[in-house]
Amino acid sequence: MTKREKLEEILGDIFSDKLLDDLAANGRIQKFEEGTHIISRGDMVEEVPIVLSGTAKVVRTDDKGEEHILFYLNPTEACTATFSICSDSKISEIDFIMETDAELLLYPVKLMDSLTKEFPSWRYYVCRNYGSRMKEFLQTMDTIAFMKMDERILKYLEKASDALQTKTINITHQEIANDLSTSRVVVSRLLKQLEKEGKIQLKRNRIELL
DNA sequence: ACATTAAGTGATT
DNA sequence: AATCACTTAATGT
Repeated sequence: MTKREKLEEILGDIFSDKLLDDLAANGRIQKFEEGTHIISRGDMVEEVPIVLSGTAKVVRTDDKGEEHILFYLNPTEACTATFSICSDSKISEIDFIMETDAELLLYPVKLMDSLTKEFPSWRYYVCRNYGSRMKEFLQTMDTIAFMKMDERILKYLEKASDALQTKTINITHQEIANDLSTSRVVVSRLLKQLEKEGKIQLKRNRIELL
């Protein structure tokens, strides 16, 4: 199978013929093994990867070397973060790692500008990628903004302790759940956690702050 | 001893 | 985080 045919098969639905010609002429297809670092943070990025088969992951590595997965990329998808590179820095902010053995289409960053100018289907593709990535980010934003129940519970307890001038609060998990408009199960779990962290002590119908 | 209610857990979405 | 389904523990009668 030629390079052009392969691209046609995978990307034919979303890219125009002329765009496929360009990608086949200027890009290269390469197989990678699971675990390969295609791009690491701080690397100069010369080529933007588009996933043709298998799965890649985009991760951010924190100061302790812990990987935080930003998102996975399936066939036909490309990393939005690398699109922004064509306009500015060229220095990668993220790590791009193969999750499975897979093939990538690597396209020179230098030529990306002309793709944007010449091919409507490429513009559409980029927008769509941005859109779907944005959706994911909004979701994670939501969970970060609204779901810090553990902190809310702790504050709730401190407030109650303050009001009653005692470290022993007589209350059921259910009542806390009602006040914070969540479920009892969640409260129980988080309280258990706080207990393990040594911040409180749990009894029946009673919680003691330490 | 038995029923009732509070709390804990695992699995799933 | 929420929900479900189920278990376990504490309490009252």
